[in-house]
Amino acid sequence: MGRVLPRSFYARPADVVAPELLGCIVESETPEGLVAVRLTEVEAYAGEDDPASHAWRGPTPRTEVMFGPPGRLYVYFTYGMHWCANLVCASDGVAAAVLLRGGEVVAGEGLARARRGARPPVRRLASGPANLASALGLDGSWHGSDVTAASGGLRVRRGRAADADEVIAGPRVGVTRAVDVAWRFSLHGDPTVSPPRPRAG
DNA sequence: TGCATGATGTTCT
DNA sequence: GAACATCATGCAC
Repeated sequence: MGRVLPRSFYARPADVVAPELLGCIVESETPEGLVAVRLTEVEAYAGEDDPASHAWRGPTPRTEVMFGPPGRLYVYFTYGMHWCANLVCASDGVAAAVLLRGGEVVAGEGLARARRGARPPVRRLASGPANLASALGLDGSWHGSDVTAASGGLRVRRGRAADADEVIAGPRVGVTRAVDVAWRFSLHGDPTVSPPRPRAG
């Protein structure tokens, strides 16, 4: 396994950090066991300059973690039933985060499957931001967690670096503002990338 | 294969 | 009161 990504990795703009996270491993360890996901799809969100970001209108109780130091987890609850997880980026005082949109379960498949209500095929276990959070067992109690501590319950490890021509950039999914910004990054043709998925070929 | 829709609660206007 | 960084299902083709 690769080494745990240091805080300095996250202390850069979200659109720089995001593509470098592709191929990295997110690991959650709880009393239930360990689940690891290799990231195949992420999205960058900036702060007050990005109208699609939750942090656009300045800090609120919900978003203040995004304005804090990098390397922590921003978890939010949406559509009345789903949790989504972000990694906080940029320097302390500057809002930025990378939304974890999808990945491939590489360890703890049984536990990940047990956490998902439905019975999806393996490729869909962590495909989509709410599904990924669910597979890792992430919810509001993880909000603000430090992901740079090797002893913490949540870690991100450097994986095999993605080749530049494997990475696809496109518009972000599910947003109605700043749709022209190509800050969604995914691994070309990977079956775990959530729709709309670029077709291979 | 693809679109329309219901579930369900927090946040902000 | 409306919007929301979603998902699974059901039905049409």
